[in-house]
Amino acid sequence: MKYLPNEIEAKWQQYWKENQTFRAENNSELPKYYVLDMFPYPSGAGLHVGHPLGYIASDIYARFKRHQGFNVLHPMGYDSFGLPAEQYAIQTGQHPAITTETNINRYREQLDKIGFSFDWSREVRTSEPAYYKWTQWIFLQLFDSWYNLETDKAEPIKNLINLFDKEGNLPVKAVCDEQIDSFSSDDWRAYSEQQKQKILLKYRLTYLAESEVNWCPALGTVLANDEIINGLSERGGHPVVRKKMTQWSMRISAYAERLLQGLEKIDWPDPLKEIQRNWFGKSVGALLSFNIKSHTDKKINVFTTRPDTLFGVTFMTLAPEHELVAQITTPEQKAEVDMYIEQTAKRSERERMADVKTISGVFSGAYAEHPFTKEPIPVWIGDYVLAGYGTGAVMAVPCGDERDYAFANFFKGKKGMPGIKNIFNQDISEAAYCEKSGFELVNSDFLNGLGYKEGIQKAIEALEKIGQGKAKINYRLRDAVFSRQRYWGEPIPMYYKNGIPYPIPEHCLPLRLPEVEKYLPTEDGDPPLGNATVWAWDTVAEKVVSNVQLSTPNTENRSLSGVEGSQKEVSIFPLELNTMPGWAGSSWYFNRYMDARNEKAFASTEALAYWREVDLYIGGSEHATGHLIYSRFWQKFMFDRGWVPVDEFAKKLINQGMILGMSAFIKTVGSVIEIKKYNFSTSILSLNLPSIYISSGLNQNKVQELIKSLVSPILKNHIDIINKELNEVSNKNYKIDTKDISLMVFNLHVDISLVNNSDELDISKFKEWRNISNKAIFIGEKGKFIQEQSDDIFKVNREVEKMSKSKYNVVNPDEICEQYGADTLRMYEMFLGPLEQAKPWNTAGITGVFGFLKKLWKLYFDENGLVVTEKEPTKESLKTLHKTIKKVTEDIDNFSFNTSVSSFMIAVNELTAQNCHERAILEPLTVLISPYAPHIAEELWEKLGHQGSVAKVIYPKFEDKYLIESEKEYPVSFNGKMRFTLNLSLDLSKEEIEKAVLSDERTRKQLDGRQPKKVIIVPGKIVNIVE
RNA sequence: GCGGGUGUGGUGAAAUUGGUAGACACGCCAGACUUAGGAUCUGGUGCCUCACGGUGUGUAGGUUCGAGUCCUAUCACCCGCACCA
Repeated sequence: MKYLPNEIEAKWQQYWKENQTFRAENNSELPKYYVLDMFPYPSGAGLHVGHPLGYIASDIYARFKRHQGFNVLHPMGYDSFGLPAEQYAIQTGQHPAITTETNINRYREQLDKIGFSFDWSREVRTSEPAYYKWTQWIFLQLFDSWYNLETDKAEPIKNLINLFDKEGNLPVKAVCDEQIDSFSSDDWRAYSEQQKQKILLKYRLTYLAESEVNWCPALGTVLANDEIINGLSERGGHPVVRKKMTQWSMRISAYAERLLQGLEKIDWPDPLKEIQRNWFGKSVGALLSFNIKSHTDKKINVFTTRPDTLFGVTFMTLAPEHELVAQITTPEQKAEVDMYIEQTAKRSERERMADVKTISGVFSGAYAEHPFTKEPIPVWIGDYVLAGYGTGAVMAVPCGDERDYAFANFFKGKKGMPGIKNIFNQDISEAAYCEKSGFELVNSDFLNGLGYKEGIQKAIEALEKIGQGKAKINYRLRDAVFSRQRYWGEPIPMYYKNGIPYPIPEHCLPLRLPEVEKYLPTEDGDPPLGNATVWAWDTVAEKVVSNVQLSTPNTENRSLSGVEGSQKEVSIFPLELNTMPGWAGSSWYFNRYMDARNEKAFASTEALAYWREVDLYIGGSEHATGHLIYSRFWQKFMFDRGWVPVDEFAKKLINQGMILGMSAFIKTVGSVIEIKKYNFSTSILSLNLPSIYISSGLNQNKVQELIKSLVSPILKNHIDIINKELNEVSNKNYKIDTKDISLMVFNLHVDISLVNNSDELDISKFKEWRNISNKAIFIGEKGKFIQEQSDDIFKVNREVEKMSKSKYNVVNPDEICEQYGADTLRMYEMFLGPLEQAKPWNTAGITGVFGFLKKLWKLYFDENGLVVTEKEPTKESLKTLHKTIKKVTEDIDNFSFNTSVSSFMIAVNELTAQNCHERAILEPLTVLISPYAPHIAEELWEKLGHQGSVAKVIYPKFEDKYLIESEKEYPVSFNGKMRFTLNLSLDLSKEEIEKAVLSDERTRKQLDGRQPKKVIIVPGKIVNIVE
């Protein structure tokens, strides 16, 4: 009987489906284990071989845990709101829901083929109303909460209202907006409903506020910090600018310290924790305020980590965006300052980030006053100070800070730039002294003689005494912008009355995404939901109604400065037009899986109490600063409000490495010409040059030479046209000659399916793929033109890149499954290397794994059928089996799946050599391998005469007695170099071993009569003789 | 610049945590067999050397009876953050 993976796999996939083999029970006496994968966004390209890597690892673990008697929750779903489906909708008009559905179906088909043990009865899709109902519900709970610093947790807003009612806001310690006027309980009670709501909004955990946001004009939406990479949007790479907008935000900053502390108790990879710590950016220091001379009512607040350097303050610097800039600039400096502000405003974020070396700034003309010496301190404006960090202002201490030092030296001698004050007993003539130790403070009044630590302490004490400073911890983490100007996302369940947002009642959720005709922003610049005609909230009927029924224009209602009282007896209001960001739905999905079909709650208390948290979470490290922070934030919030039993959602997390693609390139000549003489290049489209493709191995000079010979005649004939075009484009009067022209050679991605294992390109397939005419010229490795017959070959260049459709380097798992079967794919992906490591995909080794499965099969079958015997197994076979049980169990516990595949190979090689066909060995072996290769395991289990699935059969028990050895092949080393081995009984004492070794002929030969200085013996390990 | 990681054959990689470097595979070489297949099986394969032997885990030192593993310095590549006060 032959091993036919396709038949076996289809059969068992069907069986698992029909019997719901992997359905997890919420009511179980068994211990629970929750294994989770990061759910995918179902893109149109389908799965490639990189996607399943983590899924295979988690599936092996989930199956292993089932064999160990755990009730395993191993669910899968889709993060199905998102930009690509919306952009497709904009292009084609097809509703994103349809695109999404189609893509999901394709994903599901591909996933099924790999034989995952997912409990599909718990599938979630974030774009389904039954799911996003609860995303909206969580939003409402955040809206209904504030952060109490006394209790250090989120509390219902009604507690806050009670406090205001009783004592006003003075005793309230909360995380809230910065500028809040204090009020008494009497004030509070006297406020109108609208005033009260405006105040409450400053305390809510999700709030509407005008803030500086990252606006991406090309995408027409705002982006969160983690969605921007090097000043460009993560999706599409478009420029991003700062813009003031009224947006929903999440008060994640309230949780900064707890998010940081929480890292201590979760088993996540250290690099990932480090990235998160970095993102939170905690720094301990002090907040100081400096009075401004001649503006007695104004102060400059600065944050510093070095209050000990207080007497070294030489000047101060404000960010160009700082609000005081306009207020304190002196008339004589105004023109200069205005110019500088205008200049810096023009620079994009990216420019400003790209160039950190250029020093720029301007003197404001104003002076602050030193809190102790009362000396005047000039106030400068410089864009090295960031508006978004700390207070947007710094006290510049050039003697102890590189940037301040550079700034001071750059403007040395200019008006308003005094000489650098040195407060260290160190030389600062060459560079600032940035160390935090090894110095003593001088010229520092009461701080003289102190070091870093004591200096800080004493400085803060003194500042507190005069009320001009206090200790402060600052975080880089900013509140997260939550509004997106998109269609395909969760509607924010809010409506506006007099410019104040009000929540849709909980029992009315979900607030369904309305139908729109166009998915683009409206002509007024409103988000796509502005196109909806039925998008108003009827507070009496409690339902969404047509916009026609609105009595006031939308904008007036939605504006935060809405006119009070303009709404009389109206009961119908405009709904929020923004939708939620991509991370909303993914920030709590792990809890939904616990009770995915519950209609009364996001999950029942019982289900939450049983499953609690994810035990093992596998996914990519690219989510370190996004999903994995937001999820922890929401979980902590839900914990505070008592909805979930734990405040960290995933105990252990593993980052699987990315599988990279092996891109293929060839060289081609574009219609771009370079004119070296004028250092100028342009595209000559009118020439209609022939397509030339060049094999990768050919050297550059040879390439140019060949191209010249091919193209020169054409260029020569058209030199006038070229000159004319050039002069039109450049506005110059060039007179060039063909010899000045060289053609630009480009690297061109080639679909890797057109290339064979020896990197040779299939030219006829390539022509078909690119739709190339027969006139195209192909130049091979040896520089010959490749015609129908040629002794030259055409090779591609290989490069490892991220796997992506646009790079034509995608390998589809379906093809592998078809050719070798899912079990081979699963084992091969694991065999490729350590799970966490990034690695290029290369199918070269896959035959080894396929051969292994065939060999395994042959232990059970020959051409005529089953060959399994009931005989007693040999000692060797038992040893092989138990050695494998031990190794594989250890490997799974360490997530070292690659080495366990090796162990299986060794086991099968040994059993084959032993001619072992004994049931007592093969039956446990079947169970052992079933997490890795579940289909073949099921088939073998059935053929061994068992009814039903092998999935929950208890894992074979390791027994030490089969491994006990009586002898050891001792390596004998001389001066640490192994010379020979010696077989000795393990019962021997050190002395006996030494005697045996020294009396060995080979030892005598090696020593050649010399006496060994020392003999090191580690029983059971080694012998080392020191000469 | 700061933080983290990785460097081992032609290739992917192992190495019980200080004890026989290169397991297991791919590839390559030689051979066997055949109903010629997507085969299968046997042997070999770090490098240098005909061999004896030497040498070898990015580089240079050190600790040790013994170092891929520990320490110091240094180089290369990858990832994250980046004027964070």
